[in-house]
Amino acid sequence: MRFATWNVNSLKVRLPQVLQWLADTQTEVLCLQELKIDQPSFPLAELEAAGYRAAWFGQKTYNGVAILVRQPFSLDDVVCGMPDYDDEQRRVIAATVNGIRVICAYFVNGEAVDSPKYQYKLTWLAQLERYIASELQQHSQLLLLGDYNIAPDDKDVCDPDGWRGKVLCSAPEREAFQRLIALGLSDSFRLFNQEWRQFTWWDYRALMFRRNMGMRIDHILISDALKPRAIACEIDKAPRKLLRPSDHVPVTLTLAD
DNA sequence: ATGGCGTGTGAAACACGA
Repeated sequence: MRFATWNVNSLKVRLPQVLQWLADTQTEVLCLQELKIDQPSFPLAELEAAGYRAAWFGQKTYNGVAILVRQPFSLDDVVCGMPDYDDEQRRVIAATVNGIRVICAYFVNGEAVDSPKYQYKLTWLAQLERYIASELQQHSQLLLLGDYNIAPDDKDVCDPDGWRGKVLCSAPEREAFQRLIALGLSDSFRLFNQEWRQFTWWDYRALMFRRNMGMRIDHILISDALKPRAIACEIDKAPRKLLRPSDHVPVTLTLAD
């Protein structure tokens, strides 16, 4: 069973690519971020026609997240946002799929370490840590998938010295990532691949994709109880080569049945 | 040093991303 995450940077623009990718890969669970559409505009009919069910938490212009599941799988106990954290920005959605708690998150970008948005990012990360700790108490089998906007290690950055201390790489962000790990989670990609420069995002500008100047900021964390079932975790760079691509590509985790 | 591209809003120029 495969679980994937993809920041699509506008579901309206990227829907044909999402449908094609699902048809090609037959992925069972796909978490999407940056829908950039309000709740009523979600393309449910098109996704249902492709054989998928969906739960989504939309927001006009910014943010917005969704979980798609291939039938006959279904979404149970859907929760939008983080309980006990009142946030206007719609960045989190959770559901139980085939006994696994799936949490889809679009982490705050933060803009720059001296920006008020960075302070919001640190607050949001603390709230997420509290939320995930609570979810783990109820669901030992858990996945946290999404656009983390954190490059956890120098290995995950095209120019580690140039980025040192900057947003996405700063010590407080990396410490927040490690606090999630300390809850009893593993970076599933690093269970299988120790290489440098394995990126999931490349800036649209300056031919960054062609030069492989990117960052690994999209992740799938897997709980200790689920880890023995992990078979593979792979980055699919193919959609970045299409016309009008998202700047992020999908990451897929395969679990044994 | 700055912005370089792409998307949304709304109908030009700006906000935002990372």
